[in-house]
Amino acid sequence: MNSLKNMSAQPCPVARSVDVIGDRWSLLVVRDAFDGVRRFSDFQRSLGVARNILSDRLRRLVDAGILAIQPASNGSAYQEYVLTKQGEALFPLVVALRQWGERHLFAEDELHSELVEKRTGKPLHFMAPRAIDNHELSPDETEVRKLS
Amino acid sequence: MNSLKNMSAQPCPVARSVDVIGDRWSLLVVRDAFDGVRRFSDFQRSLGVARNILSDRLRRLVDAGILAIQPASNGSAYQEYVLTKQGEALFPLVVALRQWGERHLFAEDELHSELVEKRTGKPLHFMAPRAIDNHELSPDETEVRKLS
DNA sequence: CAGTATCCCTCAAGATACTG
DNA sequence: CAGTATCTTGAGGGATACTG
Repeated sequence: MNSLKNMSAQPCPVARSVDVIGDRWSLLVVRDAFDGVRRFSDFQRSLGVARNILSDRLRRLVDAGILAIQPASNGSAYQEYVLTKQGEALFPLVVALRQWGERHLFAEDELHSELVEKRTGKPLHFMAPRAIDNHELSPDETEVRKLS
Repeated sequence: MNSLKNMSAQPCPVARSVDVIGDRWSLLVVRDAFDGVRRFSDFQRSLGVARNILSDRLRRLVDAGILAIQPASNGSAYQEYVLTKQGEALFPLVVALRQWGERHLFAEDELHSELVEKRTGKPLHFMAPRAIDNHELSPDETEVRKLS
């Protein structure tokens, strides 16, 4: 049923977490949610994922208590997906993924977030991921990259 | 080639990290590596994964610079897989996975690691994952669970 | 717009047999 | 023991058409 093998019987908390959010899309949905994305088509456009897959992932994340469905804030008839408390608790995980990726998978663009941290004076943990990504650094500090 | 879509062209560091270690087994291999597992058959027994899959994952983790192959330390003719610096940098990620899983996926067994932390006086980040898991608490504090 | 329903295809993953 | 080779299967995922 899940994208991953059912490990809910497994006692290791790491395995259980991987079981819930360790697939190709779930964590990216969560990342987008931290960036303020709330609507189906916005997730879809941001991720480029097939609609049926997105539908499935959103439903699972709701079932897992990570996202919740709300009536739309702007008055439209449609619903929105927002992070629950439990979903927000994934923030350190997303930060850890981001930092590792930045440090080890970007040869030339290392230390971007550290530079952001230094310039803004804010610890990274208090910044939204996209706020970090989109923070512009002057070209002589590092290339400003365009993000998905 | 990877279990995940090739996102190495993607600029988001989270997506790239997910691309490298966001599959069903890689992170669990890394978790075991933090626990001191080094040999093929030990990974295999610990994870219950098929041999060909394990072989593939180990190769990918080596290719990604997360694991390195060493001659066996005990004099046997076989090699061992050990974490590189880059692999060790995944520790915060594993900790984040563990903590989230503990807090949100174990209804009755919450706060185990917090109790360990309190009793040992050591911050969790300085303890090996398995050391946390296996730390025994007296039954009146919490059930000691057996881990995979 | 926000999904659902179908179809199809690839690939991850398991099982098993085999090899140095 | 530490893998590799081969086969099969089932799930993940994409494309597209359809619906309220």
